[in-house]
Amino acid sequence: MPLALTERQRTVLFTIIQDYILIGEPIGSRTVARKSGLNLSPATIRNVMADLEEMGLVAQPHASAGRTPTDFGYRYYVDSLTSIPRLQSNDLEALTLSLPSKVERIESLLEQTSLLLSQFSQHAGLVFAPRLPTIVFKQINFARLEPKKVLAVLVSEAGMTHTKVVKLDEDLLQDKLTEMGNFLNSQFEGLSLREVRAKVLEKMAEEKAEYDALLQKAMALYEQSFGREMDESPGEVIVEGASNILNSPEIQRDIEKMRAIFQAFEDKGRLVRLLDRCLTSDGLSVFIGEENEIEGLDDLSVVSQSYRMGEGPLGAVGIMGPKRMEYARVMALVDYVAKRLSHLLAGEPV
Amino acid sequence: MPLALTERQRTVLFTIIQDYILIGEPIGSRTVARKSGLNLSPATIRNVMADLEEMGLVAQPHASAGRTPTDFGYRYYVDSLTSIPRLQSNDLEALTLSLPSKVERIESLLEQTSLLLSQFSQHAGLVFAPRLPTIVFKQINFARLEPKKVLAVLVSEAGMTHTKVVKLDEDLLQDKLTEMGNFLNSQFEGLSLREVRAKVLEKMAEEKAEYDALLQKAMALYEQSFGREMDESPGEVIVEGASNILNSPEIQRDIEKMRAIFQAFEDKGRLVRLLDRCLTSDGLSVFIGEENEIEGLDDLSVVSQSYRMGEGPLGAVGIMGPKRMEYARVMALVDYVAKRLSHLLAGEPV
DNA sequence: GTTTGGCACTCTATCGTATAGAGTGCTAAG
DNA sequence: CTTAGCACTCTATACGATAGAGTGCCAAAC
Repeated sequence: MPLALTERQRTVLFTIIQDYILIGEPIGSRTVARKSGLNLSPATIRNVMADLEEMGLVAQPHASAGRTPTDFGYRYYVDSLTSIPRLQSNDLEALTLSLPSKVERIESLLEQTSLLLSQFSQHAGLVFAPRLPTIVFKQINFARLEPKKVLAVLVSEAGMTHTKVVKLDEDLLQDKLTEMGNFLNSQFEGLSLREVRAKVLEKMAEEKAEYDALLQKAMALYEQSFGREMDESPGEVIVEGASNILNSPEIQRDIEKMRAIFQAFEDKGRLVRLLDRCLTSDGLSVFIGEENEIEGLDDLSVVSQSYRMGEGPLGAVGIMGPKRMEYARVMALVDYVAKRLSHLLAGEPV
Repeated sequence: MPLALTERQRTVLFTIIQDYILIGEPIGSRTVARKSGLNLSPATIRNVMADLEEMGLVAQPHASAGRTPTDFGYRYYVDSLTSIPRLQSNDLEALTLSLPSKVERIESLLEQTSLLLSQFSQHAGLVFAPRLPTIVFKQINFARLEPKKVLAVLVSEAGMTHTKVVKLDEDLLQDKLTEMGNFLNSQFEGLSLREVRAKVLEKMAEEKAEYDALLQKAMALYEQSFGREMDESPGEVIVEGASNILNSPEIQRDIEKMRAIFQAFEDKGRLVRLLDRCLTSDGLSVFIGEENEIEGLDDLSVVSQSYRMGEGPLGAVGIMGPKRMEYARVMALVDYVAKRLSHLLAGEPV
């Protein structure tokens, strides 16, 4: 059931949240009375605050302190932002100036994006690079390095390259390798690697006799270079500005938490699990505190949006910071950057 | 002049350093008297300690505390380790088990190495990847992606690949590109990229008439793909286990320092300057505190050793941690891992 | 001359106490 | 329903006292 608050309760809650985000210290009834715009005395506000506390939207760190928002309170607040906020015009202007307007190397584009997110938000910037299975096949080339040793180079539609050195049982000359590459290119162009692999496995399973031996070998070579890897590849995460986390006073207080957070940042596995959560919930997603369900990151919030090229989402960009963050601004920023990145990847001018 | 200490002074200094490394708190005369093995009373030790302090080898945090080593004290200690220490046999055993015995992808080998260094030392592991100019040319290939768009793939002797998408003024067909690649391969194999580039610039400057137009173009294409980049490429640093820094109590105390350190870790530029210092001083190098001359890292020590393939050093591996680290053990570890990495890269069995 | 016991001194860390301040909940009156 | 008033609670801060660690120095002992 969607929690129903009276107008007054909403106003008080939002005043607490906004002020807490600004100040970083528990907000008392006096302050709310002054800033809420409701013309009410602190005593009345106190009654409302007691109600909000009972509903689990705010809490007091100790008996005689003001209120701080709970995860649930933030959640209500974020859900109330009906549409994705727009960027402030000064932010927009500064962003436009810093964003690259064309793609040089896609790897460095993603890095720059992460850095940009971190600089504009003063939190940690996240970019999840495209995962292998979602990449769209453009071209593959094989080059003979040494007898029985081949370099495979895969280029994706987005312009990322993946290389792998493969050892073979037999020695194949460059001519043969080129032929194999051409064949694979003709078969696979425009398919996602997931589709490519399905096709490869299917064809390899078919009667061997039906196929030219060389083409069978081409399939096998592909499988050896990138097919198998697809299952294992963990996906890459680019984190920039992690040290911004240290700016947050509520985290500074607890060294154990700090260590847990930095350890989580170093653990690619955990970050990739986070990506999964970002991708499954399509659109702009916000995970507040424990909602992200990643061990060690339960004091942080994550705002993320997927970027795409053509149909499916490729990866995601995001910001990770203390729960006490300016959600509206951060959400606007992440959304804008994701859209911009999608456009850049599609080669559209911006 | 090499500072001359009496036998007794050395013993007292080393006792202080070793105990401080162990305990992490200032060491008093009583403790030294007990642990030094010198059969002297605390009062005598105090006189020695006063001398050591005057020489700048130890200091007291405040008037009535024990002594802690200064940077200079650590320096004397490290310089006194006449030869590079050997690994303890239990460390050696555990290391041998964790080290990969063959090279799959060189990029992941370097990552694993950094992780290993961090895990065994409980500090941050550093690996500086080979810098472009030192890499040895093995093979280059060009693949036509689209009209006027070419993918260049460079493979180094060590098995690293570098790719770059290049836009051309004219459209070159694959046959031409292959020919150009073959030509470059015949010219450059076995040279370092620095040498390659010198040769390219030289040939390009020569009378154009002398050369086949296609070969001129090949040179130009190389220059466009990797030549120019060589000047700009900052060099890559792989840091693992940075969060271990948080274990150190002397750093936990000062949040400002912590932030400075993590910011330094995120700044590739600063880390690369560190690499330069590691490479210029050949052999195993130790930078204690401010010696590393990197802003923000003046409370940390760095131990590093270069790894090589063939003649020149390619890059370096290292460990970064609080000045209060077990230098002997860390030095042994870094040295061993660097040698092992060199062997692996050379393809020698281990 | 070197070593040592003794002693006064200094500085830190810790504890308990007192106090000011912020904020609450409750009650009774408006 | 709102509000003023008040008693209460909890924190943060300052202060003083105290215990403990360690020093430096001096004079006696070796």
